Amino acid sequence: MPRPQTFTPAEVEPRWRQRWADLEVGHADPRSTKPKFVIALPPPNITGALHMGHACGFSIDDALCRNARMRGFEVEWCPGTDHAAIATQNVIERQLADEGTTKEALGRHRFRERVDAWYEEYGGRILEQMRRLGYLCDWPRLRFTLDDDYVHAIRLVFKTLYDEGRIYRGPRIVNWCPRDRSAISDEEIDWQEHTDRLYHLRYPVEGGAFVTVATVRPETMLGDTGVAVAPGDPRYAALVGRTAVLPIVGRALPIVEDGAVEREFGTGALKVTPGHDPTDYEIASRHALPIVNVIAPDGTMDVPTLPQFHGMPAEQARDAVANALRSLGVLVGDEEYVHKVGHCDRCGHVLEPLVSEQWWVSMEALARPGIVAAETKEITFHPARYTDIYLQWMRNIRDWCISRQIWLGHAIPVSVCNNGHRFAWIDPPKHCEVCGSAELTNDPDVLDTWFSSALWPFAIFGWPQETEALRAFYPTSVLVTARDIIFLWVARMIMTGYRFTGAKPFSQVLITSTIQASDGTRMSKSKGNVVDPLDMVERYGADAVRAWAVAVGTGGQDVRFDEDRIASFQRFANKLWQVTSGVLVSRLGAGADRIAEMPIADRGSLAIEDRWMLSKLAALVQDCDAGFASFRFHDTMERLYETAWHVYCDWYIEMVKSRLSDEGDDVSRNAAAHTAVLTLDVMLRLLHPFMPFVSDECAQCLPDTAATLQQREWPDVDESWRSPEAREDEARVDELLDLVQRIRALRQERGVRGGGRDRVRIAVHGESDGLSEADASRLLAQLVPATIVASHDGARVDTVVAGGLRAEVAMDADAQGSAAAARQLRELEANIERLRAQLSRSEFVERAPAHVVDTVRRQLAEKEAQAATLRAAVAPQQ
RNA sequence: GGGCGCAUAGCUCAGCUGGUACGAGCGCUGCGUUGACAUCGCAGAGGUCAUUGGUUCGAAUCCAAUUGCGCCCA
Repeated sequence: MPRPQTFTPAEVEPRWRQRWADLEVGHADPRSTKPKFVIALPPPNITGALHMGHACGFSIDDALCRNARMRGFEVEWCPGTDHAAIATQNVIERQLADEGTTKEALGRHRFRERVDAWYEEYGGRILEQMRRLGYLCDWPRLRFTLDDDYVHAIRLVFKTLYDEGRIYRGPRIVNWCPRDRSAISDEEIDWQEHTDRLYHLRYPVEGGAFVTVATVRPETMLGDTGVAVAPGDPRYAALVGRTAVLPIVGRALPIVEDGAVEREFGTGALKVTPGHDPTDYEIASRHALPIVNVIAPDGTMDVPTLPQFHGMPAEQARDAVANALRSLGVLVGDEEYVHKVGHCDRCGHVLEPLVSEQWWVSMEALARPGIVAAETKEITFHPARYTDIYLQWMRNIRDWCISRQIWLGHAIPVSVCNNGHRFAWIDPPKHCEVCGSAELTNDPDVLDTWFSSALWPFAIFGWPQETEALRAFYPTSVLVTARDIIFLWVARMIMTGYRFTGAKPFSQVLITSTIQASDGTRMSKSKGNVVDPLDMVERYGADAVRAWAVAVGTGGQDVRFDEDRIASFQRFANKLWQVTSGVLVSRLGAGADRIAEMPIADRGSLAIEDRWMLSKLAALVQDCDAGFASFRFHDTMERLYETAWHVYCDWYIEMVKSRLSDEGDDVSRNAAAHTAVLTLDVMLRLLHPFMPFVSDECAQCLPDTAATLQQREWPDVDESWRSPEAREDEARVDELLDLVQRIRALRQERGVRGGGRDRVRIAVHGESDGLSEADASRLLAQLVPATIVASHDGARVDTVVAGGLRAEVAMDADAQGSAAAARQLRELEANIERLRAQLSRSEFVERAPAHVVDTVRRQLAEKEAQAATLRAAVAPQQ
């Protein structure tokens, strides 16, 4: 059967997805006695699509899980989806608008049916996409935030906090989205820069004089209830305590001093509009100023006494009021002003701060254990600096507005009876729990989606039931997520985790990089610069996308999307496939069977290049372990790439090719085959968490494999690979390879074309122990198309040196000259010069640590010896 | 206004606890097609590590300031 020319992900991937599913690799048994490794998947929006951020986080999740499985953990990676209330409601409302109707016309019941139909149709698409990328979640345990038992958990949490008095209801200024007709929390504001005009308004003061205030929102002046100035501001000292008169309306405005006013800003005097500005609201509460609402929840002006403005959209009213003020002579100036305006995170509409009745969670006490946990490193963040960012927010925590005036979501489990008794419940009540009245009204609001997400790590395992899964899998091990939800989600999981389970929800929080568009801007649908991970999978294969995501996703730094980088990992996958199927299967003949029959070579029968390879392999295993321990996968991926491609393929396989098919020397052949196969086997296991498809596919070509690498053990380093002797061997071969590169460069420089061995003749001389001349000659012959000779009889030669090796090279070449030796000599002399200069400075020799000075001395001696060799070689020919 | 992060090869990024002035991928230049691989091989060019000062025997790496970008909080 002809071997495919290249690695073809489209053919390979479905097979492996199927096998992993058949073997139930992702399924975890809570009764297992193995140590547990658990990740709660950050639940994506059920109707959403996979984006690069998901690909990044989930690829890291899966790598951690696959690694843990190989290390012998029982691994639970519990998947699920979120109902994403506002986002989903927006979509359905848009559909209804297209159909010429509204949710109000439809009614709550039929609206919910529409939503369910929508979930039915699009729900789970993202899960399908996740399967495409090869993520091995425990799919049978899939959870959804609207599941019945999940709802039960939410109500229990709510009722508990309500009965403790930690959840309360009250009028407060909130961020109101006029489009969604709902409050949103502080964390859901998207600040965007706007260029507006800052108007100066001159209010008359009773008893003469004026005070000029600055505002970008003249329409809100209709709701002014005071004027504030900075304490001690000499410009206004005379006015404090007096009363200004609000133009158009005629309301009396007390002039007060308040520390929140910035002297330098605008005119230094602030009009206080507590109904429509959070800062003003606080000023008003400090000075007992009344609150006047002039904007309705739909964003229109609500001023019945002023029919000329009443009902007008606030934005339009801005100009109308400004014009009216101008004609009254109140508007005395304006200037351009750049500032940040809050937009709704979900729908993008400009937010309108206004005062309304909302439900709040009092956070301070809940936050305390979460603060201690971070301070004592009970919970750690990676990168570590996020600890401070988290702590700063937690220490200044503000009460959380959890009510939303939308239709979709978890209803606030509170009822009021006709006698005014209000109570929270878990199962919908028929009677008032205080007076027994049957006339009950349910609270019309729903909960912030994050309120339900906050319970995710324990609610997914059946909390409050003492389930087997909860006992086995909670607390979870690691949370991998994006930076932008540290406050929205991570902090709240920590708080509810401690409050309701008494335990932290996870031990480590890994914050992934943010993937930007290639020009450094945010990826967004509106800009049309969103990259679909599945497009990338189709173009380059899932392994390439995953390897890229992991390599780029853990530095903590934002990264610009770079498609070429993904492409490089596709080529890497192909390279792995080529070396596996090509060399080991075709060159070793019958392949697996034959390798399996080979006796394991003992160390004594290994050639120096075999020991060199194993020494490099040992270092690789250690580096991979370090990568998993520190969650720094950039280096890990790079080391795997470098070792597999440039060490194993480019050097090792080239060195042992002829030994692999040497029928005349079983010992040598077996040693090479054994080392080649062992090394590849170890590397594939190390690669598997990152590139599962190609590694599993390649591993099938090797002996001693399992149905999937997921059932193999994580590689251990054999001590003999990395002994001091092995390191010495490694260094000697490295020197030889250095020599090889110099000879190749020389050959290139002399314009030797073609592969004819007779045109280049090399005599190699070892001048140090460790690498015999025989080994050096043998390896050189493998790596350079040349004839190895014992010596040159008087022929013109070039000399190159590396470490303790010297090669004399004679060539039948077009070009003449001996630039190479001279150039190497120049390089050496420059080095020697620098090293001598360093050693000649007494401060260095006296103050630098001895080992550093020794190193420099040793280097100098070595360079000088090499230079002497080269000088001797060059001199007679000049 | 407060806080954080980033400025290293043409491009995208590494460089952890300071030690021969640094690497990778892509791109670029030259050579290479008779059995692993042209999604390839070999060789090579290319950086005064944003600027200025400081600490140090020694700084891309530590400190301070400056400039330019990005993000978070208010």
